[in-house]
Amino acid sequence: MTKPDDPACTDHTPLAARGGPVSLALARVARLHRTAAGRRLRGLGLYPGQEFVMMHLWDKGPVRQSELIKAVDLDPSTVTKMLQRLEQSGHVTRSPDPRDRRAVLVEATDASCGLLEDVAGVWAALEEQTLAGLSELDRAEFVRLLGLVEGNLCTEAEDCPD
Amino acid sequence: MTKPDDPACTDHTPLAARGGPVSLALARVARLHRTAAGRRLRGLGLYPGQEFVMMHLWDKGPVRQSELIKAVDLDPSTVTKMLQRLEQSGHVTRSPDPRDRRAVLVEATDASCGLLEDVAGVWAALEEQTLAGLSELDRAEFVRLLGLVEGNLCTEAEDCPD
DNA sequence: AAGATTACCTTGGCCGACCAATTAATGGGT
DNA sequence: ACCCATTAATTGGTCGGCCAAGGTAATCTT
Repeated sequence: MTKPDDPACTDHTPLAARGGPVSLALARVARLHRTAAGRRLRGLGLYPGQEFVMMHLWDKGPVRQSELIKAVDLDPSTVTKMLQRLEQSGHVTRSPDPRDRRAVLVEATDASCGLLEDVAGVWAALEEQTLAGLSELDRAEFVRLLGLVEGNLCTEAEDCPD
Repeated sequence: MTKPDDPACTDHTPLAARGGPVSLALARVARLHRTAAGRRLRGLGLYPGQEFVMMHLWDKGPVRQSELIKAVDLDPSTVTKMLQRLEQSGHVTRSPDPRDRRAVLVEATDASCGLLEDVAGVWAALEEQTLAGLSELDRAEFVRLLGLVEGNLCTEAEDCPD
């Protein structure tokens, strides 16, 4: 099917993805990164994705759910369900907002605050693993390029609130 | 809580993530990228993730499920369920392997082959959106850095088959 | 040849993430 | 006052992804 001497044979990129090698690499790295985060987070009783919610709550204190949704930029229904589970597992409390009976105030529990350092540790360790062997300059380049790409992926979606 | 003049105040990075700014940016970009891919793929009747399976099948023809699992590097159960849905939607056929009664042979249907070009188009468009405004040099740097990071995230998981 | 081990796949359960549709409360316009 | 658009959350459904177990079938061992 494939000739051993053809130079293209050493490239395992699928034909349909030849036009987007970077996207392919990005997708692979993304999944690896999330999986690695998940493995580390599991020891703390958190599921991947919950970290971002908790981080925001630790920083900002009690906050409207709508504010949280904007901050993490997720679908409202996603956040609702996540918060239900985080409440169940004791990481979060939810209470109705007296000033707006539609809204819900979310707050990290005192117990969960003990996790802040652990999560910070996990996050730092993940960073170290991710960037191992990269020079300071490479790291700076990487964040710069990620920033550009992020901008590109936000626009055109016709709603990227700043 | 935060002083308006503190230079750190313009940085919205959560405290717990200060030790991993790159990981944070990578996570954001990853989700945006996947969402963008999903939006484009939906027009073709594919869900994000299925593309990779189909790409491999289009390239390699009938293939053992175990081979497919290794190729896309996903959990076997994930692939099983994905294939059940892909079969249901007519993109794939599955048949028992006569040479090994445990195994299953998977093949892209003729109908699905019409999607190859569309997926390639989607993938190229996604690439263009992702990398818009980046110079040839920046793009090369980005793939290089992604490669390094991928290597870092593979190792330590103690199984990264080449 | 019988038993232990390994390989291949499936099932069930859980979670993150999306969309579509709904309920409930607020606020603006006339 | 009233109606109506907007905003806040929720529910139900579907998928991709993981883990833990389980059930066959092939293979290795003794």
